[in-house]
Amino acid sequence: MASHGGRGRSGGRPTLEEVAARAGVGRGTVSRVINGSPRVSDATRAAVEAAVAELGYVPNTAARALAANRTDAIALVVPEPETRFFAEPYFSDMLRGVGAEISDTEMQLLLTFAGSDRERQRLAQYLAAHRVDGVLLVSVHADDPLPDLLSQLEIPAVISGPRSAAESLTSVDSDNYGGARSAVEHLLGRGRRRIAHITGRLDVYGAQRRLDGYREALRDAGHPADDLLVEPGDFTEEGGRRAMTALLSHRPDLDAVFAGSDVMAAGARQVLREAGRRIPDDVALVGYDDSAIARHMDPPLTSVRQPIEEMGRAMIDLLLTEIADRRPPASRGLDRRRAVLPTELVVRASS
Amino acid sequence: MASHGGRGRSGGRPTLEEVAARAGVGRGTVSRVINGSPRVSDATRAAVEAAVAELGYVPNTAARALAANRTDAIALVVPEPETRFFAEPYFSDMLRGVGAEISDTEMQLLLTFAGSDRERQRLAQYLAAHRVDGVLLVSVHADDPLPDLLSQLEIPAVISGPRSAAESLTSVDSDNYGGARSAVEHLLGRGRRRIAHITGRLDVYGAQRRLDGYREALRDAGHPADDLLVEPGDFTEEGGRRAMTALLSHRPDLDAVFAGSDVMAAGARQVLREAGRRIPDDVALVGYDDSAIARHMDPPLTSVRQPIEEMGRAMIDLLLTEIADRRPPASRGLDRRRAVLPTELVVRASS
DNA sequence: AGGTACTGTGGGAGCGCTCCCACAAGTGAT
DNA sequence: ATCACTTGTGGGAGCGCTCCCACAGTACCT
Repeated sequence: MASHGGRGRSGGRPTLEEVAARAGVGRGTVSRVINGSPRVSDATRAAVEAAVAELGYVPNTAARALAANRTDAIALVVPEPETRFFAEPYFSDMLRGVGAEISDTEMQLLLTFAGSDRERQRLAQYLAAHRVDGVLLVSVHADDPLPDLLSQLEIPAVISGPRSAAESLTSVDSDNYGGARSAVEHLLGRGRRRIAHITGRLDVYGAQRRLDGYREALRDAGHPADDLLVEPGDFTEEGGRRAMTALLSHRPDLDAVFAGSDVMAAGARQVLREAGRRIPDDVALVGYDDSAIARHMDPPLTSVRQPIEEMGRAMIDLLLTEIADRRPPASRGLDRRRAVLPTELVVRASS
Repeated sequence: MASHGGRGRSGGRPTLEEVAARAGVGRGTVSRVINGSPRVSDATRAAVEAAVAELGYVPNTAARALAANRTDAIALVVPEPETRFFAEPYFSDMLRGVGAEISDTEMQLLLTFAGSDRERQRLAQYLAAHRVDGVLLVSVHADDPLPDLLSQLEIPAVISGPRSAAESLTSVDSDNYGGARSAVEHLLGRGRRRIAHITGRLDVYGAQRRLDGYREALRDAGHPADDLLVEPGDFTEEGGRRAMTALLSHRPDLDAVFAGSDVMAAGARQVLREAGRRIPDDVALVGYDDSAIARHMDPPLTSVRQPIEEMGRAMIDLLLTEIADRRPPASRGLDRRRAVLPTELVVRASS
């Protein structure tokens, strides 16, 4: 059949209207079929689906976005420089979980870095243009203005890590406090008494909570607080080395180290080994994250496993819900959801 | 409730029309100012810009995409599983270059994985929907159908790595052949005579070209071909270990190894050390990529530096050009561009 | 019989922009 | 004076979709 309807643009992509003509129905009906509305008879649905297949029809996203005022896209915002994104398994695990969960949907995922001021500028512009239906915010720092911006623009968002009082965003977190406690209790159970802690960056909520768990586990076991046993790190291997060096000079008699991340534990391990301490004989070592590093370390590292992929999945679920029942602003902020997922201590040879 | 559609003029985002009214001009004029057309008088431009600022106007991307039939977005397609993306510095460097170059434009970058069949399925759907103006394809395998799909859909695309005869896509590459030659010539110049090569996956064009460079450098220096000195790797550390083990058993008298990537060189180093070979005294080692691994290895690794960031930049430049002068299909395939960027040998203690 | 409810369907009215044509006003050559 | 350009501008006509109202048809009440 040469030209059906005499349209000159035979090479272009088929439109809804062309599908409708082909199936012998109206535009609205095709739209209903495409969007899975139940209010279509089986016969009609079949006819439309046949026409769609024959024509190779693919909906025009831009037209849909314009008419329906939604984009079917969500952004995964990483408020870190790209370097850290690649260096830390946390992000890749998270991305994997998010990717897996979102691939069941029609939603598109955008990966966005907001490490530099310039990138943040761009992001703000981007959000203001409402180019996404929702935002996933991972690894937020204490003073970050992003959560506020998001609720101001009334963009549905889910944040990873504990939600602070100021933020009215839905959040997903793992039990940092409990994870740290279980690590320390494990070390105590192994007979360790002078347990040091290398913290993460304390402007990251999770790192603070791990410190709390560490402190309270010791306190509950009747150990006095000893700040010489706590040394701040910054989640990097180099930071782990520095902190371990400091700890050894302050408390040469320590018999265990609980590091706030596997990467820092790796740094600590180097320093311990150079100082001639055997692991776990002289010093027991426990990390956090249960990343690939932990499994491949020599000796294999005991570590607190965070269900990061599951967190990613949970974030998507919550976000999609929030986007779906987008309510009028009046009812906002009343029933924010929050999910806290349990951690698990994976015991290996280092402790 | 209200009969006239609850969506009033009041609270929503300002539109072009509102800006026009405010500035006392027509819709078309505002559009011209927004899009930087020169055909606007200075006075009018200033008035419009003031109105834009006062109203906080941000163009609606969906409307623009629909009307102009472009999306202002390009996809960076990584035809690998996410795992490899994170494991290999190549990708992060590339992403950095691409990100840097694109941030000067209004374009948006989408990161897309196409490692699994499912992901490829999604990507094909995605491309068919023309949701991007162009595609950057990095690390393409020999049998990959993606390039064909792209030219079939007439989507502007730039590929990293040499373009094969079948592909009619613009490409950006580094001089793999020359890089390999310079590595081998360097080793020859240091007096090495039995130089082994651990290849990358040979279905990756670049790996094949490096092998060619290795072979021809030896041949030109009057060395007979010796296939026992060539062992296939797969770009992984484990693959490097395996290949090195095989090489040592085939040619225990080798005095140099040129590895097709730093990661494989790291694997080779382990095996050499375990076999009691000193580097560089007994065996000289040269890698490829000049990644962080090379600098931090013990001893620091001589490596061929690829200008990966520059390649990323060049890819964006070429792609934007191609998108800009999108020609009628008739003239396609005639003047495909191609850029080949030079490599540089970074000599360190391992050779 | 008329009433009330639902189900399925068609198509008008936009969504906010770009494209392009019309046209006024100015400039210069004939 | 006319003609032919140029420059700057306004606004109509869509882009391809979703939303929603109208309405025919059927089913089940009173």
